[in-house]
Amino acid sequence: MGNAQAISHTNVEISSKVPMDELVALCKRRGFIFPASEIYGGINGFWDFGPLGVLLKNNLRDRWWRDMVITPPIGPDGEPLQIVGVDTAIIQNPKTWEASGHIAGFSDPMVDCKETKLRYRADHVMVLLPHTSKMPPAPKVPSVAFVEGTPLQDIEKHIKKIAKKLGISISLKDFIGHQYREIEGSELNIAVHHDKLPLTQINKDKYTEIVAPDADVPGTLTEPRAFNLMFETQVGAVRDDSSKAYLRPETAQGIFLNYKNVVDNMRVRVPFGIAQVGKAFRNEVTPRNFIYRSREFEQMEMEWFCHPDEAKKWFEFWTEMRKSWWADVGVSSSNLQLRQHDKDELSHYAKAGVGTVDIEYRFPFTAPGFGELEGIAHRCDFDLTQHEKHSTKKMEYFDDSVQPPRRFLPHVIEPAAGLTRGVLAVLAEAYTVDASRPSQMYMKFKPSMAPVKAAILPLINKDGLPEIAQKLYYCMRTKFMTEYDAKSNIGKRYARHDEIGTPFCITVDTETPKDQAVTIRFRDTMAQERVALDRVEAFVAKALAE
RNA sequence: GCGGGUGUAGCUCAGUGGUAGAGUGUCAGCUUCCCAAGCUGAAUGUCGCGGGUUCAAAUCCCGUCGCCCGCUCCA
Repeated sequence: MGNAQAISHTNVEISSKVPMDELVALCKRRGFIFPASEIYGGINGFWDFGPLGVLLKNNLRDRWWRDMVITPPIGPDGEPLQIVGVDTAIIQNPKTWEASGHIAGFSDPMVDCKETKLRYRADHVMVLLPHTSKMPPAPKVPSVAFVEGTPLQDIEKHIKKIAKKLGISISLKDFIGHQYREIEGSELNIAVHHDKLPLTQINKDKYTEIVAPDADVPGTLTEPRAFNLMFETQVGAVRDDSSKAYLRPETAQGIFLNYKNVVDNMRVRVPFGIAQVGKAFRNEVTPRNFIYRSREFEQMEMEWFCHPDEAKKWFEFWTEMRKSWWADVGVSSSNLQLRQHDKDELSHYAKAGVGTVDIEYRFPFTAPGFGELEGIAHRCDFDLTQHEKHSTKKMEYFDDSVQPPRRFLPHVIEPAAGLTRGVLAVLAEAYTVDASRPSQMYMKFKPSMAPVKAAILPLINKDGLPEIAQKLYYCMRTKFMTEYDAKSNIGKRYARHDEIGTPFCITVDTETPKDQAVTIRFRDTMAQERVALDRVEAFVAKALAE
């Protein structure tokens, strides 16, 4: 992530930083998000959405579904795009994950260093073997490990440190073959250097001769241990290898599995999209940062199938479209950036394509940096090719709309957004400090995203006010998520609705029986406006449409 | 997996060997009120869990578990 290049980055002053622990506390106190199974002490990496959280999440999800499937965007040629939805099983035939590459690629071997307590991904650790001419008969020269990408100067320093510690005379050139002594640039190149080996290719009984990347003495690395990031389960009552199945680590494969069904039955023509919202599961090594990295999370993914020659055009189209969508749901563009993936960072399916770009948000815990919110990847024809190979079912598309007609395997542009992360971004974005209020803060949701749109509040709980307020409530609740609240004094009720981000508090006061009007109190300004009872619904509807 | 922190009322926390506390919130009633007003009353705890020391443990010791932070990882 570090050396990647931001291709669009509006640098603004970081607005008063959202205190993450207070946001988490608010989410619990006001019923947005609870730790999962909390009465049993919780379970790391899982969260439950409370009454307000599910409203917020559904608002975001429904908006995505509407903008993708119900009214997809107008395409570059002025015609509406064609996107259909699916909702596929979380558990699929396990061959799915062999074909997708997840079984092979989703488990990373890790090694620990007993001296420094650091942990490394084994396939990222490179080992410099001593140059053979220096070896016999003595002294004993260890192998030197480093993390791939470490600058040459740092490796040199490390070797000097080891030499001092072990009391031997060695330098970098003792590890480098004759023909490569003159190195261009600052990094060793594995492709041309035979003395550098990945740790994974070195026999485990040789580990005693290796000095770990940050260690002083050899022999401190443990054996690599596999971390499988896919959750396993069994299908059927009998537990054996043949019943093993997996919880999906991404929703995308459910779409690829149904690509043929959709093409054959739904009268769609390339280019078209298939969209899906659903849960996905990854056994993360370290769930962190509230709901940002959890083990069970929700994705909103759309696979856009197009002709290979048009992949670049559509990649750019969807990148722009998706970035502006986040701004539309209230995520400030000054906290968004696009980040192009480096070549060595690309996923296995995207290596050959036009690339991958992340839409990143400045989360409170990443600030001033950014964290991924959505990824737009050119998956090429990787997935369809793989499923064609593993299932032996033809996935080719026959296009007779051009002359001469052609057969091809469509390429895929995938905008894959995190719904759970989106909720967090919307929450963080909404959290607004305001010392002048009793609540000290308020949630500045865009009205269309707010869990509760309007609160109907009789100023006092008698003198005919509740009757008028309830009548209004019964009308409003059929149109919007509305709350009726007659308890405690008006200030406390305003304060609570500031905390849950209700944009409009509608108060029935002692004047109402006389003038048939109420006051609408605006969350963001605390200003009040007198509105006739029969105009309240239209007033709120208009505000929500913006 | 390693290192650090932490665990007492819904929430924030006090309580270092001697009867389990405060503030706040919640609920009920009064007050009738436009920004957490006031008054009265009520409910809420195996002090994370298990063991040990002691006449006596929230408190000391041992173990264990959960959560948080850092590192590794993060399609």
